[in-house]
Amino acid sequence: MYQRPRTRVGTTNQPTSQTPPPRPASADLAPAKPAAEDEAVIEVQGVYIISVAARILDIHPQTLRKYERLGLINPGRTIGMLRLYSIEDIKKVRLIRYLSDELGLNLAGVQFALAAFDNLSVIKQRMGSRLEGFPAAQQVVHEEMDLLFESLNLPVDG
Amino acid sequence: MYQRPRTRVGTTNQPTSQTPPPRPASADLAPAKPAAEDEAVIEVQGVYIISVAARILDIHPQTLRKYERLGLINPGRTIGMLRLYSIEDIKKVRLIRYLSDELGLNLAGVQFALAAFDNLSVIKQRMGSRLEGFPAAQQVVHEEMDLLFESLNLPVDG
DNA sequence: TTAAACTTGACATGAATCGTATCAGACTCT
DNA sequence: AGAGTCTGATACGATTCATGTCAAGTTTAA
Repeated sequence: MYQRPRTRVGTTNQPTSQTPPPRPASADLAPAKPAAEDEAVIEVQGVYIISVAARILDIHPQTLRKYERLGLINPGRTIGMLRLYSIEDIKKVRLIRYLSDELGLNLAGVQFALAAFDNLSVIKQRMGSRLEGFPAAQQVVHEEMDLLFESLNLPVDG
Repeated sequence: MYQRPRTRVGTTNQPTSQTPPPRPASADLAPAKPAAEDEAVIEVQGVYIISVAARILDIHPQTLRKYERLGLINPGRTIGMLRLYSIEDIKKVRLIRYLSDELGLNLAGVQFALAAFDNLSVIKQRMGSRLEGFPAAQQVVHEEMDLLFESLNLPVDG
């Protein structure tokens, strides 16, 4: 059905949805978890089972399972072990797809990049803490680290 | 002759530190530069034509040409356009092979990683400069950035 | 309970990637 | 002169990846 093209090293292309069947906009995005209605209705909104998440992301459910097997994502589970994809999970998959589709990384590269982002965030935070007494230094670090993140050309809201 | 195995995503293995010669510590990812004469005992010895470089690295000459075509390396040239691989070039290829062989990145991933390392080095240096008046802050940044590099699990003297 | 729809892991498939290999014809260097 | 290198094109075998398919188990609605 939808075989994604593998982009070459130098190529750039717009994300044209070459998928023939146009998805109905948002009517079918029913949350999978009926959840306890009596619970405080605290933002449990974004939790989807795999079929719904796959439709939202326009990728095959098997692809999501493969990502999980590789440790790229870690969706929650129902009591019955059904995968539950949160908004954060969806976002992460979108980042994975960006790295894969637009930059052409393979999954090992995606793994490497995700780990690097994580480490970068941690180190940035730790530098901030350790420079508690030096606002000027904090500012410098903040600026430069933001520059670094920008240089990675990540899509909005990785 | 030598078909390298492509490693899977999850594999881990120790980097083989086979760097023979002691080198000036500035082993960043800078492009190969003809050695300045003022340095002590200039090792101009480290300039090889492609066949020699390929033998040193134990890879096919075509692979080196392909890396160059992709912008991963940028060896010098003789007046007659023959490729000349410096020690720095050799090291860079070793890093590329590490990322490719051990971590399983494809060449797009290698490209991404090399660019990230470059940016990281630049930002680290700039933070150091901008914190000139704050030795304590410099120390913090130095430590944390080194930690970050370590977290990338690069082979010694990438 | 029953049946439809779903999820699961395992395996198969087709296109793309990568390192390597080979070729021809022109050029470089010792 | 002759060995080696250059460009470029093409091809190969192994591998990767997204997708597709299957049987068996689970969830859900009537």
